[in-house]
Amino acid sequence: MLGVSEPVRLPFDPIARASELWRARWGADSRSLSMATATSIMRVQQLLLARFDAIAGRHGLTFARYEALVLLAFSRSGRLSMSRIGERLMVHPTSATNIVQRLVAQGFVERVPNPTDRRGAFAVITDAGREAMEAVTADLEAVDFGLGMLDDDAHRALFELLRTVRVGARDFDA
Amino acid sequence: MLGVSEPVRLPFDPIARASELWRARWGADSRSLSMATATSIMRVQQLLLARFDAIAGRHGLTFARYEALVLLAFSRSGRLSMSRIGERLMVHPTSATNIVQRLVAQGFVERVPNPTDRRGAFAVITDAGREAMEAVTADLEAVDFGLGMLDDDAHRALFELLRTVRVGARDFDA
DNA sequence: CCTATGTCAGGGAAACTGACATGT
DNA sequence: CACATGTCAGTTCCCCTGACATAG
Repeated sequence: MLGVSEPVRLPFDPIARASELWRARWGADSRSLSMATATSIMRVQQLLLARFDAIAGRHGLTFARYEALVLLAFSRSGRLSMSRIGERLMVHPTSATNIVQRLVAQGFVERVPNPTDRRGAFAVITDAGREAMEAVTADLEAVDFGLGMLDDDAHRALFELLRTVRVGARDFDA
Repeated sequence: MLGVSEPVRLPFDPIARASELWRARWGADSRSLSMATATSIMRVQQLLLARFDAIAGRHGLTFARYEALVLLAFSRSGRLSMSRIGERLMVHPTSATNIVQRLVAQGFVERVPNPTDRRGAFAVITDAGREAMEAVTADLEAVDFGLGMLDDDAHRALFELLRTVRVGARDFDA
């Protein structure tokens, strides 16, 4: 049975082929370049996420939950309000609730009331949560985040190009 | 209420900040570059997908279903076997079944038996499917696939870097 | 018989909408 | 009272696993 875990490798570059068909049909203007770039981003993310999710899964996590743990671990005092978590992960408040609930059920996060604003709650990473986060991190570093084929210059160039996209998409105040 | 449709814009670059914290904690080796690049890819994909899904939604589609329609429209004679669809979309066969079923329910695809191998079935794009696909495509082109901030050289550079990643991840036979 | 193709049933994860409780 | 914070219930979507039917 075929699964994503063992992907089929095509004997040609499907994006290059689609790009040719696209140009043949809609002309060779800059939007055919945009199509190829956008498709490439989607595809690379798909490849990376499959790999990251498999690694996180070895430690009882998904990549989404791992990201939440990293966010908490990197915050001062290891705690954040629910609204901050939703903001930073760029997800709906109910999704933040959902993710934190799962992490609480696993013992990786605890909820504590906010003493100064009793509407809100903090999520706090636990020692077990830090251990799980660091275990996943170590495994991700061991495979160089799936990006070992890029040298340092390529990394910097790619990061800058993606940063241009993020600035253009108003991901943050540049 | 906060939703992905109206994202919060942070007053700083969260990835640059995470990268600094990462370096402070785990050192400034090349893997901290990989972390920043990988995180950027995930983030940009998230930004693009949210936009693409909203556009596809205006025509009764999701981006995943739109991709399937593009695949069919670009194939010779507008039809593909289920297994080919799964391969090209890089999803599990049951996911291909699921996506095609939804498209059939919408009248955008028809299923026809394969006369030479009666185990298999073809998915064929309908006229309505082509219209929906072209409507979404026109809207995507109108916003330049969310990548209008990149000039042609930047597109080519980004495409090549992502192609390097895809080759390295054995996405296809280079 | 063995393999290939594909579906069905079922479940998990993530995301959203709408309604609502609570607190500022 | 208006507004902010967050949860709950319910839905959709996508993807997977395992079991199975059918055909080559």
